[in-house]
Amino acid sequence: MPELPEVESIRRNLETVLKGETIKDVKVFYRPIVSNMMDFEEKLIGQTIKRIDREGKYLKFILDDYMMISHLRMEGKYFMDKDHDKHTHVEFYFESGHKLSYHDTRKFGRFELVDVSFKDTYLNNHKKLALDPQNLDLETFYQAIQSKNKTIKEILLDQSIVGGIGNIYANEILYLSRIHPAKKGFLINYQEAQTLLENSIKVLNRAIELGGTTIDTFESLGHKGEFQQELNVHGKAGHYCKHCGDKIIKIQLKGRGTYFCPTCQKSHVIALTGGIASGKSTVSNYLIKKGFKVLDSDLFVRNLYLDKDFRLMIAKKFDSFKDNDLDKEKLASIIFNDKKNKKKLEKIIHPLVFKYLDDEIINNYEHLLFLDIPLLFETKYKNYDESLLVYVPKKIQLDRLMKRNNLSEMEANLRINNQMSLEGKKKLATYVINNKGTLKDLYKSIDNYLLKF
DNA sequence: AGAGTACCCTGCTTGC
DNA sequence: TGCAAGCAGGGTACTC
Repeated sequence: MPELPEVESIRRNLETVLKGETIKDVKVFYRPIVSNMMDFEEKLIGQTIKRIDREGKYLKFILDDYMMISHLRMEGKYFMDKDHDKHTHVEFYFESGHKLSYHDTRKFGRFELVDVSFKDTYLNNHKKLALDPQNLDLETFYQAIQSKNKTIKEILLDQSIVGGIGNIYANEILYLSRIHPAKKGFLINYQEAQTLLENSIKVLNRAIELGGTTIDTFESLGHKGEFQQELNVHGKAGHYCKHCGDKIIKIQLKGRGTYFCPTCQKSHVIALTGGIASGKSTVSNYLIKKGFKVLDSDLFVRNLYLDKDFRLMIAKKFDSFKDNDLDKEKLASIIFNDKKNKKKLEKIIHPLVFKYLDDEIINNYEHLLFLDIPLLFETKYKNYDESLLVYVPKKIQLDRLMKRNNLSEMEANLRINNQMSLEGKKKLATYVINNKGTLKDLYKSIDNYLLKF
């Protein structure tokens, strides 16, 4: 799968061999490979190759009157003076007697012919192709990253943001930059954008020096690239990270094989908690809206009770049957009036919740994973990197609860005092968001918090 | 309009 | 062993 360095190697090799050659004849054996142009062959006859340029992953054959654009996609290859075989789709015959063949096993590559006067503008205007990293200025790159609600890996692969980077180099660039591939674009700060751009240039230049990466079938006029020997993560699942010794893992990110070091390119599990009417749900909903994954422990428990076997098991343990099913009201009353029974029920439920969360965390490939656990500190769950408390002063909590649930001050106080105090939780949390202000203030605090990662 | 998805195509791998 | 199904993937074209 040729990316910028491979295409550049091909360009250099082709230019050495083809500069000054005049096309005598052209044969196209697989029509769809020439986009939308029936007189492709006849227009090319008599044209001389002045030079060969490259933009992103596109080769640009600069002729007298036309620019012939060639995109190799996955498996396009050029050969000189090679016999025709079943994967030969285009042949160019030159006045000199030499022949250039275009091979493409999967027929994904494409040719296009445009007037030579569009040579500098066509790809940008018609294919939305952005500049190569070498020519891209940091401010433009940073702004483009910031404006996207996409992962940084997708952004690096987006040819309308930066040209030439494909899957192999995206993996390598992110590894060198110590950035998790699934990190959202809007969380990338200016410093990181700079690191990414610098590493992009560094990696691509080094790969060009080595003639590209020879993986699977890449070669350029018989020359093979050497960069695969310097790959750190791509195709290295199960190998040890050269930096920290952890094992490189492979995941699928938007259908693309993604390799990274889970230690160097860190993800974070953040436990979100609060007290009654402190605003935890608002925070949780905001995070979901921003595209983050939030595991809801309460929802998991509610779903447990949808399972008949589970209900019957509980009904049996607490002798709370009604119509051959669990009597929820009776159970509630048993739990409410007897601390021992409350503990007994928790001893059943909590391990199930913990197991659910643990399993999800093990299989987590998000950059940030949030756990919504109202009783985080009470249950003493520990499998997270950081705890985030949504806090409000007691007076505001009381007011909000009375308003929200239409309660008297006494009722509201009863409910609040039934929980661990927010002051107590504040001492245990690694980060506290104070929700005493407006909704806008709250969102701002969350945005600010997220920039930490 | 922007995001999501099917599609192009063949060879290799996996599973029965 | 043999055959079918599944998968890989950059960019485009389509849908919602």
